[in-house]
Amino acid sequence: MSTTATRDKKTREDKTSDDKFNVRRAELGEAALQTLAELGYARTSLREIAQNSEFSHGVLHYYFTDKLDLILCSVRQYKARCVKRYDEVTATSESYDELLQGFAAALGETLRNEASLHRLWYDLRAQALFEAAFRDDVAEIDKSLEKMIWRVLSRFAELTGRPLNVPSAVAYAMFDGLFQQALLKHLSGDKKAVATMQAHVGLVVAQLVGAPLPASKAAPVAIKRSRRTAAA
Amino acid sequence: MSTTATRDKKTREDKTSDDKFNVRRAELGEAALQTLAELGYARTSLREIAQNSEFSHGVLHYYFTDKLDLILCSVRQYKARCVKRYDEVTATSESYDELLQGFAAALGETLRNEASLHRLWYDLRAQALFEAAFRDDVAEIDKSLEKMIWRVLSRFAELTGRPLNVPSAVAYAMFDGLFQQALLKHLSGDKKAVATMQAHVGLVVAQLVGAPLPASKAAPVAIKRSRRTAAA
DNA sequence: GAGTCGTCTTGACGACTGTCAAGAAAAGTT
DNA sequence: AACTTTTCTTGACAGTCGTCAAGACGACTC
Repeated sequence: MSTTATRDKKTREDKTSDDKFNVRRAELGEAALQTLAELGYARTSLREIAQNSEFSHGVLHYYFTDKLDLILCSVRQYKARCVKRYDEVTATSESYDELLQGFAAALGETLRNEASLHRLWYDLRAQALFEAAFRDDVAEIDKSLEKMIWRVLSRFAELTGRPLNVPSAVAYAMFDGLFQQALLKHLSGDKKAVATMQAHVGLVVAQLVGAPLPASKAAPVAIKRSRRTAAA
Repeated sequence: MSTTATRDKKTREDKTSDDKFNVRRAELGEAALQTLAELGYARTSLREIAQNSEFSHGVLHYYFTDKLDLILCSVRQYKARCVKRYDEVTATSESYDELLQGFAAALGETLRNEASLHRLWYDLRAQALFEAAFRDDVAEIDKSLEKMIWRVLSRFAELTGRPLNVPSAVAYAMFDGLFQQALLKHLSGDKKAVATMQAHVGLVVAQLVGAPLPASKAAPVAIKRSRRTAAA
């Protein structure tokens, strides 16, 4: 039982053939991702997914064995897309304040521009609490997010010269909790949700690696919206 | 449109009548709660709920206008039950270590004994990201959980004499993130999930109110299972 | 004992679900 | 050109869903 549907026979050149096949798989996975982000897991049907693509509903069973197969495929595409953005901020920042600026701004843009994509993440993680089939993929995504947070915090620690005094899992849980809280508020129409989250992130970072300088301990840094990604 | 189904007419004595009616509503709400905790929101149907009660599926439309009405009713019953337990620990503890013991033990028992009830909470909160109808109730539960955490932390601060240096929302997000993380691990079969969470909770408490004494700063306290509630 | 009211069951409805099979259409091969 | 393979559409299937209406049942009142 391969993960591809009825594709055990040929595999002709293993290149163009598999490529074409997998390209379309990814295309349909993308349509599934969009539908899931829009409606949530509970309300997403195969016909709805097909309508968000340029094909009819029957083709889904040509490229996927199952509804589960399709959804897992789209979840893996989510993973590939959701982790990236933060490392360049980590690499280019040369001071505590600059890194905090960049980190908080990136989180803010994510919240603003990709809210419906990330509510899907929390939905799927909740599904994993019930359906064992989701757990491996969810755990994998969780792990890579945890590592990303850890890289950012390590850079903070490097810049302050002070050690990190909590394990990686704890640090991730903190920011995850903050983001989740802000996402709900943001989707509920709270216009201060982003700013509040950014202030909270600043507090937690200070809590974890110590404040940058004794002088500005309790003074939160105001976060400006990134010039590049400021949205309409 | 009252929240009760076809019950605008009589209200005879407003006591025995409404009581009988609401008692049965609560009874069916309880069946819904059990079903939701077992299957999750996406897989819960009215017929399944009725099968977890002693009635047939048709009666649900006598006591509830809607599926939504029923589910919101059961969510409110969840709220009433989920918040209580921690305040007595807060009241009776007379030292930092004792409070940490009690708090962590209570969290551990909750994770062990009510895992499937609390995964429902995270499922519903995820639903609120999509469905506006859930948001008010979810926000209310969130708020009362936040207050509970705050009461516990205030007691910690009182016992150490040091101030709390994060707002209530941040503190709640931290513990919420830790519990959610532990719940997923626990349900995935990780037997160390409870102990790990308890250690993490100790770290975060120390982080938020300072360690109890300079001597035992980095030494985590081992959490014993509570004598009363240790389960079979 | 006839009638009324609150409660509950039964069975149905239209709509929707995941799945699959038959075959049309397109692409590729010889 | 004819033939094969891959790709996609159409339409159906068995099942489930939320909802509702008709009526059964018991309790209570006059």
